[in-house]
Amino acid sequence: MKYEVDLTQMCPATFAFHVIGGKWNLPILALLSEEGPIRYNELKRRLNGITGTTLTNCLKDLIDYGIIHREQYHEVPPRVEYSLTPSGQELVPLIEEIVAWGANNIHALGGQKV
Amino acid sequence: MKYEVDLTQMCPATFAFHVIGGKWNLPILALLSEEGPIRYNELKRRLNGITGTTLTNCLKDLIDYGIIHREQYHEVPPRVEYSLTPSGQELVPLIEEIVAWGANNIHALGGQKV
DNA sequence: ATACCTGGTATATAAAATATACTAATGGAG
DNA sequence: CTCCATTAGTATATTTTATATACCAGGTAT
Repeated sequence: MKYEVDLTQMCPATFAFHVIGGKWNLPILALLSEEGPIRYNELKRRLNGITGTTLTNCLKDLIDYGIIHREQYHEVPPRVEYSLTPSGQELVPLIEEIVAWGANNIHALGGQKV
Repeated sequence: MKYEVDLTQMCPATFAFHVIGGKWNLPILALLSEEGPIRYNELKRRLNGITGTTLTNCLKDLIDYGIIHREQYHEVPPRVEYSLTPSGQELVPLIEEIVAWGANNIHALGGQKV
C-alpha cells in the first residue's frame, strides 16, 4: 500500500494499521517470526499464492516501516535473508494472539463461501 | 477481499488474517469497538477517505465472517446500526495492543515518505 | 552445451478500490 | 405544495493495486 504520507506525522493507530493491514503483510510477518531469518524464495514458496512482484513490494514497504531487515550475502547463487527488527519482534506476541483468536473463533460461522 | 473458499475449512491463522487484513477492516473494527453500535453514515464520516461502495463491501464481508452484526430499524429516514458480535468483541483487546504497539514504534523510523 | 538455481525486474492483464451520480421514503422550511 | 435535506445504500465507469508471464545475470550440476 502506497500512501505518500510522512509516517511519523500520522496517528499511531493509522500507522499500526498500515503496517499490519494489507493482504500479505501479516502472513509475511508471521512467517518471519516463526522461521527466523528466511530467504526470498523460501518466503515465496511458503506464502501460498503470492507473486514475486507483490512479495518484493511488501518487503520494501516493511523495510521502510522499520519492521524488517534485509541482509545480503555476496555469494553465488545470491543469498538475501529477511528478519524482524526489534520493532518487528515486538509484534510477535500480538501475531500469536491474533492466530489464537482465529483458532477460537473460526467455528463460530456456518459453512458459507466468502 | 473475495476468496471463494469455505472459511471453516481453512487454517485458523489464514482465517484471522482474512478478518483483520485488508485496507479498511481494522479501522472499521477499531471504530466499532470504540463507538458501540454505530450507523452506516457516521461510520463513513469517521473513516476518513472510505467510499460508500467499499464500506458496504467491507461490512458485508465482516458480517459473513461473524465479526459484526447488522440491526435494521424500520424508521424514516432509515436507521441501520452495526456492532460487534461476541467473536468481534474478543478482538477488542488485540486491537488495543496493536494501537499501543503503533504508539511505541512510530518514532523508530525516519521521516521518509512511503 | 543445456538445464537449473538465485533474487529479483518489465510488461500486460485481472481484480479491487474509488469517484460520481443516482434511488425511495420521509420531514422540514418556505 | 414545492424544494431541499436526510437515510442506507446501488450502478456505472475509472483509477489503483495485484497477478501472471516472461525474462535477466552469474554461476553450478549433469
